[in-house]
Amino acid sequence: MTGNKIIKPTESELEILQVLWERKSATVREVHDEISRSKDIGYTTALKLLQIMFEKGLVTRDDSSKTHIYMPAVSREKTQKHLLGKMIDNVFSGSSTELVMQALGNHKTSPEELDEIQKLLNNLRKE
Amino acid sequence: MTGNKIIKPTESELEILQVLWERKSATVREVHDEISRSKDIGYTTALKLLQIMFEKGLVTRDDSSKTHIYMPAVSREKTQKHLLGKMIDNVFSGSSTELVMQALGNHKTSPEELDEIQKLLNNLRKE
DNA sequence: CATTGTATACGAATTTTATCGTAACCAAAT
DNA sequence: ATTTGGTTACGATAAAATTCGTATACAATG
Repeated sequence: MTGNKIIKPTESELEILQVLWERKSATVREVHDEISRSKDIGYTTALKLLQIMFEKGLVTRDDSSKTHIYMPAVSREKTQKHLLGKMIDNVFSGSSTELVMQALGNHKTSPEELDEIQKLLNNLRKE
Repeated sequence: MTGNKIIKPTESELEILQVLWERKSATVREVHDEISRSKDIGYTTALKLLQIMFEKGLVTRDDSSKTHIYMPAVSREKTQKHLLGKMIDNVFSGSSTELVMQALGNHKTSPEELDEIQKLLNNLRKE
C-alpha cells in the first residue's frame, strides 16, 4: 500500500473532478470556463481549488510549461464507490438495496436503461 | 409553499437524524448514548448540534418539560431523495442508472433483495 | 523596450462545521 | 438547607471549505 488513503472530495472539488474526468486533462482556464457555465465563480478561486486539490493528492499536474495542466489523480469509479458507500451508511442505514429502490423509484428510467439493469441483475443471480 | 426550502443536513446531522427517524423521538441523552456507541462525542456537542438543527428547522422539539424531546422535522424519504439527487448530479453526472449499477455491482446483495429489485423492475416496465 | 494579457503564488477574510467548557437552573436525595 | 446529578443555554475555539485580492512573472505584441 503506497499512500493509499482515501480522500473524500468536497462538493466543489467534485465539480472540478467531473470536468477533469470528462476531459482527461485541463488547464485552470478550461476548468473555470466549464464551471462558470453553471455557477458564478472567480478565476482565482478555481485556481486555488486546483492547487489545494493538488496538495491533497486529488489531482496531478504537468507544470513544465507556464500554463499548468491538471489531471485527475483519483479514478471516477473508485470515488463513486467510496462516496456511494458512505451515503449508504449515512443515509440508508447500510442498506444498498434501499438506495437502489429509491433511485429507481424516483427518476424515470428509460426502457433501455431498465434492460441494462435487468442484465446486471441476471448476472448477479448466476452466483 | 410555506417555508419549504430544502436543507442539506451535514454528516453529523444525518447521524442524529438516523436516530430520530428510528425512534420517532428522543432526548438529547438518548441521542448522545446512541451515537456514543460508535463514536466519541461529548454530551454538550450532541446538545449543541440538536439546538442548531432546531434553528435550521431540521428537527422540532417539545420543551414543555425540563428535558426536551426532539423529533425529526424532515422525512426520511424526502431527505434520501434529495441527497440521492444531489449525488447523482455531483458524482454520476446525472445518470441514476449508473448509480444503480455501481451500487448493485459493489456490494453483495442477497437473493431476496435481488428479488425485491426484480419486482420493482417489473413494475416499472408496465409503464 | 514598454505595454498588455494571461499565468501562478500566496495571504487573508469569511463561512460553515464541529467541539467543548462553563454557567445557570432545578429537582431529588441526603 | 445543602449537595448532587442531570439539564439547557451560551460563548469560544478550532478546523475545514470557499472565496477573492494583490503581487509577481513572463511571453507576445506593438
